[in-house]
Amino acid sequence: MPKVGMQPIRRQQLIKATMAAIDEVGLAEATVMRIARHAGVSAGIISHYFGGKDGLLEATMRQILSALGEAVAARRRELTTTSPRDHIGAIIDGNFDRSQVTGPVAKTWLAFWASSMHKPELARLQLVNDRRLYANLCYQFRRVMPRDEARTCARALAALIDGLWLRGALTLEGLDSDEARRLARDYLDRLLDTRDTLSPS
Amino acid sequence: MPKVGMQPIRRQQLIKATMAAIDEVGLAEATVMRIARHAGVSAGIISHYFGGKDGLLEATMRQILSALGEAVAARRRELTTTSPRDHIGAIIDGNFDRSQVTGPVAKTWLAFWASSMHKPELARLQLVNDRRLYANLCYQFRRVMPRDEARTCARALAALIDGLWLRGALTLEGLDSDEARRLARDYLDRLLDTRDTLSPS
DNA sequence: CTTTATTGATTGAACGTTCAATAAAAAAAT
DNA sequence: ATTTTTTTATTGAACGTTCAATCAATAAAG
Repeated sequence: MPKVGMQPIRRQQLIKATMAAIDEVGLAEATVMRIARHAGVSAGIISHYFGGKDGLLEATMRQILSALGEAVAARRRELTTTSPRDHIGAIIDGNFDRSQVTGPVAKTWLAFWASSMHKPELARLQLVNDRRLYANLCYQFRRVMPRDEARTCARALAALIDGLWLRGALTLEGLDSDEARRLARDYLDRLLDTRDTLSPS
Repeated sequence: MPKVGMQPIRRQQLIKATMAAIDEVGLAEATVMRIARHAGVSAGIISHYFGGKDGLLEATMRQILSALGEAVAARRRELTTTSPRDHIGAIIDGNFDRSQVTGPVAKTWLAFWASSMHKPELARLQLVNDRRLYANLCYQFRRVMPRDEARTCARALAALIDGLWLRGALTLEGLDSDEARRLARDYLDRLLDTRDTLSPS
């Protein structure tokens, strides 16, 4: 089997196997042997291509987050308007993109999120992603309301999106992405109604 | 030291130490030795009082969830009205009760939530708690809107509450429970405005 | 013949649990 | 009031298991 140019193939194979293993038994019991078995290779190969288990986990999280960012960016590129409502809607849709909310990805995402509380490297990746979402939302809200109110709306909508993800990852049936999108967009509509309830105290 | 009646004291001591350890290094590295050291006792005592590490973790989660339920129940008992808005408001306030959102408790809660994806016993506890919150919200919404719409509102508000918890557990400063309450109550106000956007498709 | 890819047995560290030993308190006996 | 016995609480070393990482050996491709 040994051919040249295996590196990108094996890396992708192992990242996919990592998500499958975490989906199956959770991060705590996703051992290198189990991951390697999922990929049909030996355990030693993980250290060879990722320097160790931590390297593989970090690469997996990085892939999930970058795919998430790309899903959002793609939807926004397709927009023809500059309306804040449409842009925020695209951000919502991107966050509930089909490829992001399937069982393995969602469960791995939640596992990493919990793990990032105590692993600095994962926390860094998570923070970058979080800041991007918040900044995007904030910028769009800012166009139709005062600064402080925009910030509050951005935090609220981001929390709802995360909450829907969280619940989707836990329920056995997985996330109903259509309903999640509907709920988030309805919340957006209500936030854009000028009612000024959320003006800062 | 050996006195009679140590059981309830040690159990409480060890549960508190468990949260402290998880807050400090995360669930993955909260070993029995570290937990025991936090409580100032030896490692063997954990198996003696809880049958093993799993028993201690389960007891810890059970305590967090029952305290959460009691915080909600207490707020509702204090109500003088039967207005749905007030009752749901009390549910929100109870969920962001001071004693629930302090660092150690919130981090432990999130760690268990993630862990419950693959530990049936923890999943059972989490499901009971989740069902209670959902049923309570649903019942109150039901009094002012049609059934399907009430269910949708209950899911949405529950997701926002969870999302605020999730973000609170991650941010270094911990959860700003006042702002969380404000956001959730504002969302409630908007949901109770009859706009019918959320009628089922 | 050299390079690249891969294996799998081995190693050492870390973990949860067990259990014989110990010590203090409570109860019983003197 | 003492002393002895029983009960309860606790320790910490030992044990077996599991894991990630290593590395010499192997095999195919260039």
